[in-house]
Amino acid sequence: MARMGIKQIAALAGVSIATVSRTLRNPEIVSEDTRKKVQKAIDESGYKPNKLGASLRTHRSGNVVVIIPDVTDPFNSGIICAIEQQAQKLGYSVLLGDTQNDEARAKQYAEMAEYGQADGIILFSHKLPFDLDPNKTVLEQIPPLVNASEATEHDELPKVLVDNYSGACQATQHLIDLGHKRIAVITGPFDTNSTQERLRGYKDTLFNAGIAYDEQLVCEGDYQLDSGVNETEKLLLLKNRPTAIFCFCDDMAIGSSKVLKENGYDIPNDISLVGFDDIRYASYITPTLTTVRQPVAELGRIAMLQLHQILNKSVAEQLTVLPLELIVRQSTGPVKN
Amino acid sequence: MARMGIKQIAALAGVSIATVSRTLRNPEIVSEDTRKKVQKAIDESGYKPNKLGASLRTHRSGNVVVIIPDVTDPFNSGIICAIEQQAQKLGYSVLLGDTQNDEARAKQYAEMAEYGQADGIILFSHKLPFDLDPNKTVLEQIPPLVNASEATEHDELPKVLVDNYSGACQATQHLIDLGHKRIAVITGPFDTNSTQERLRGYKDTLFNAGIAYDEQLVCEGDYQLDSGVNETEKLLLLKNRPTAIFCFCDDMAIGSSKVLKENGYDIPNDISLVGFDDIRYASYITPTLTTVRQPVAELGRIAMLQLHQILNKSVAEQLTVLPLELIVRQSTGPVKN
DNA sequence: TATTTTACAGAAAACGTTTTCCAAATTGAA
DNA sequence: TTCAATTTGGAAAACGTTTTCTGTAAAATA
Repeated sequence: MARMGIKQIAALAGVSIATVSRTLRNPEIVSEDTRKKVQKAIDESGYKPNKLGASLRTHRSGNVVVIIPDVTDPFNSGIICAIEQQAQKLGYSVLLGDTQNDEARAKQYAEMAEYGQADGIILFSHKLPFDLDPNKTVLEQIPPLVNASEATEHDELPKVLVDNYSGACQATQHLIDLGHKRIAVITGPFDTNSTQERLRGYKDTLFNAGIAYDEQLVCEGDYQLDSGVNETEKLLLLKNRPTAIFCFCDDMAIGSSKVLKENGYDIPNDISLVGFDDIRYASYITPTLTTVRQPVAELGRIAMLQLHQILNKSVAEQLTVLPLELIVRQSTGPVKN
Repeated sequence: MARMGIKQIAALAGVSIATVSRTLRNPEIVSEDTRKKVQKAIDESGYKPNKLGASLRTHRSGNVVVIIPDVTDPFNSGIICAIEQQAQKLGYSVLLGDTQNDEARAKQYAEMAEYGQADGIILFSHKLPFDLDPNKTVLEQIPPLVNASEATEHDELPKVLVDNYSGACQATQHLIDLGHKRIAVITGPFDTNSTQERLRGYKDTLFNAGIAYDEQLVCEGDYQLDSGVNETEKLLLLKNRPTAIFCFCDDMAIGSSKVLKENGYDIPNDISLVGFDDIRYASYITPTLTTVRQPVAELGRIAMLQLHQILNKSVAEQLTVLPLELIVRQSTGPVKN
């Protein structure tokens, strides 16, 4: 098909290019007669207006880049999916920025906004992918950005988060209620806000129940399957073993459960197990996994909405914190004496 | 930061805009002296060339849109991840087109290529998201496109596929070798090429082993978790139950295993279970899942590479078929008499 | 009928690049 | 020193839109 431009359509319809553009964007301001003429020309030629031309002129690409550590993680892919749904509703397209946990790549993707390829960024990371000049404010140095799920240290950035503290409290309290006193945790990286908050919830809840905090029971994972395996192996070596393990994500819990089962432990009779996220498989593994459900769809939806508001200069919530809910399933049970 | 254009840089460096552009794209054709001048201006101003302007001029957006049914599916997200890796290497960005199995959305995403937002398409679907004029050839009506994983009926389109037939043969033969005679399958949608090929492999293998084909044992699923649940429940109602179930994806196998366990069946002692895909969880569920491994990384990589070649008019493989490998784990065992 | 208002549509500039063409300056050979 | 050959860099067009500004014709008012 011969590449048609607005010029050709104008010629075909016998009007100016301005009129063609108006027919497309503001049909109401062009008279019905000419509108029809133009529409006919468009239909007959199969004209598709070039978005690049428009974007260049309007300074709006209509794209947002989502910077996320790993699409392969079901928690992340769930969010991406939600963002995309909402993006489509609002007329945006999603540029996928899977960083593979690599800072350099995150920077590359962040630059897309500076190069005009994207209008804004949704960032899932505790680290801002920009080289900042400490003499200037953060906001004046970066493109429109919403910080989601994992918080950076910059309070001036709009954020959509989840109540990690409360989530961890609920999970820990649930275990305490079942009589557990030696509750281990397999965390995410210590330098992430999510892990810090969850850890705080864990500690506070233990403290309130009068249970001494034991550093041996705190293992640093990295939110990936294998670290669930590795850290659980370490825990089982302890002379005084935990009676429950609280993993800061479901993937690690799945890794943990594998090790436990392989070594002959029964879940939950020998050891209780709690996850975090409630990925789709949490209710399909054996035993089904008690976990803290994250409102993935809501998180993605709101993040995109917020970015949209920022891009339109309409006031946006500066900070949204979504509640978390403990889903009790079969992997937790009363402690055995 | 004040938005800088090439014009401002040119002024700053005391050269023409052409020279700035040349310094950026073809440094070798500009003398070292001027190159330095320009580079200095660029560095000092933090100039970021606007990609839209360039794209408009060169008719290359540098984007590819990946049209895929559901990012949330781990098989899909694995491929997306692989595509993205390769895209980055080749200098492309990935526009995510999650269709949610909705044809209308697929069309919308496909149009992005026609609107100049993307240079080409990687399509994971058995249906071409275009309204075709039967009088013209397919190729002249659509943008550059690579058909991946799930084949459309259009032979003239470049494809990157997987040897579904052989995969199904291997899985079926494995069960037969274990003594199974009543082998059920839970397929994908019958109108997909992947399901047809796998079904063909299943039937042929049965036939070669002299086992009669029983239509009752063939259930149509939709490649989603729940259909694994539903179809398995139907199978268990049969008077003459299967001794093995071969699911055409791991998610359905996981659904199936849940139903089996819930109803007191031991896997593999009562019923053997085979999946397809080898998603990350296949080796973490209990019992670990025997499955047909798909070369996800390779599939994505080659698809992107092929699209790149098409975009550069260099000759590209028209059809690539990747081999499949059966991974035997604990979910399959000898038939009990 | 004369005058003001309104509705509509065209001309042209602008967005930020790349690239073609051409002129000037430099180099090298004679 | 002169002339051709070669570098080098500038002017300007082009990519495909949107939008401002302006002019004209029709409608409304007097």
